[in-house]
Amino acid sequence: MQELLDNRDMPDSDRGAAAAASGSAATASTPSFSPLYQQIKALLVQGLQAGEWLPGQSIPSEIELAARFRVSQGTVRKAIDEMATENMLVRRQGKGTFVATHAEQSTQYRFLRLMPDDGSAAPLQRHLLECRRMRAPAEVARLLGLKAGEAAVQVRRLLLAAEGRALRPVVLDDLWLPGTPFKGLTAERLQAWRGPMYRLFEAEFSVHMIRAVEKVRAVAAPAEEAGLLQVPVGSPLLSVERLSFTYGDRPVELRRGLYDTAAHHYRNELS
Amino acid sequence: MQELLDNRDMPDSDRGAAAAASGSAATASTPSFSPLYQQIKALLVQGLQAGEWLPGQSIPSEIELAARFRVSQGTVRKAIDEMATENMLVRRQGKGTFVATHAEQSTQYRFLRLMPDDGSAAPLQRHLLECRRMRAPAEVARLLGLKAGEAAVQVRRLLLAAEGRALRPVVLDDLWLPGTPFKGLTAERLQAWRGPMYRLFEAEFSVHMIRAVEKVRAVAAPAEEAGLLQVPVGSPLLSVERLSFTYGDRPVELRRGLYDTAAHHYRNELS
DNA sequence: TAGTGGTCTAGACCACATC
DNA sequence: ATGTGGTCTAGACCACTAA
Repeated sequence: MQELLDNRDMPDSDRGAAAAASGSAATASTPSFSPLYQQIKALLVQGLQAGEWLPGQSIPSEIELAARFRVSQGTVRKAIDEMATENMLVRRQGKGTFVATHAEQSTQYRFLRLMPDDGSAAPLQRHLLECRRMRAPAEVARLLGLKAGEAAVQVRRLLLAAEGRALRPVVLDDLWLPGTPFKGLTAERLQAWRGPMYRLFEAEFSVHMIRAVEKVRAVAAPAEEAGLLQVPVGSPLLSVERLSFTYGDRPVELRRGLYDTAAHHYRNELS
Repeated sequence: MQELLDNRDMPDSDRGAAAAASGSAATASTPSFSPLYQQIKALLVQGLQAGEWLPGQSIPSEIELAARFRVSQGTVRKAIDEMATENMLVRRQGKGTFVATHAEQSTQYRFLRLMPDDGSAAPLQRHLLECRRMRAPAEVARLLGLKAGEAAVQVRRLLLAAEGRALRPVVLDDLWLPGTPFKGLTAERLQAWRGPMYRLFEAEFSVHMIRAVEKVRAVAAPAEEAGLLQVPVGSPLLSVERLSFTYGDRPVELRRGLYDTAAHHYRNELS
């Protein structure tokens, strides 16, 4: 365990030996104030990052964590609360607090905002087109924080919706993943996997996506992509460029999707 | 002030006379448990809805609210916390808690997700094309919860970005507003207004948007719209259909935007 | 019955803004 | 100096789950 900074004048203190490190008597120049619960949160994030608790598993109870960190339960609570609202942890009353995973039905489509125009919830079929290791193109390397020419894995796949008894392609996804963490990712592995792709990344490669940023535009379908999506060349398609991040805000996936929005739409909640 | 439900066995109770209304001894069949802080929150929302505190103004201090509702400060705190994360209130340490408004620079573009591809933050110019009262079309009436044929206000406008020393149209917005709350909305009023449109709605019509849902698609530019946006007919455009809500989750605006995403993109954060 | 998270309280003290 | 929100504590009790 690590020392916690104590920002107080320590009337009762025996909380570690970090007394003079920060707070009103701090020697540092500028911010130098971090609430205890933020420090606890940082430690918990470190634990997640280090794999101390794996997705789906429960973390120690609030009381146990409070004892471990020598703080009150309420302080641990506030740290966990924030992590829960950020979807890193999931609280379950009576059972415990669990590391979030992409396995659950509820979070199945947390990152896929495409919805059928009618409310139908039919899941999309996957069809893998390609999976190969390559040197990351300059732009990809830049966005993923790789050195020029470093290894990357490229994946291309289709998502298809049931239409009557036929299947219509709706999404064409191109993914780039950093080669190092995704060493053993092969077409076979992807092909065999049943379940969300991000769940595979968690289970097999210890990469947990917790956040992403998307840039959405309207584009005209290029010839090759139009063919794959079975739409006329030049049709309007939604281009969705996604950069996904793991715990340390490290980018670990670049994805470019082309969505056919004839019978689907990209749904977004503003607040 | 209103009575609060007490879900406890009331060891100390003199908190109103609502003792038997709910809780473990409830006669109601199903949910029948609502934490105190949720009740407080509901009361505060009612206050906002009733205009007891106007956007930009401060609400009473936590201590004062705690006294008024006869609960502890911590309980009020939790209610306010939730409303703050939902962007209904804004907390300012040392100053107070304020009703959120669309006036502030920070929330200027809370609902407009369109960003220039380069980071430039040049604000968009507005150009009003139309503002007229009419009978709401069936589809509009349905979405806004109006009776068939009820009055509505339609607004059409362009947003233009500076490009060199020229202006390029980037957004074509079509809005429908319910006629009743927006009684006095005219082209002149809109024309004269400096500032965000939602700020006008707050200030002049007491309509505060707090939430919205958007459906985004790629479409081919129709002739008329292509002309207004100065793009070739059939160009891919982003179609953004937005339904905005006020306090009681009442829909009060339907907006259909066409975005030219040649030099801009729709930005979205996933978590 | 025991253990977990969820609610609520009361009180102390800190950080920030204002007078 | 005062008042506001922000942090932290300690303890009681409630709601839910599982053995």
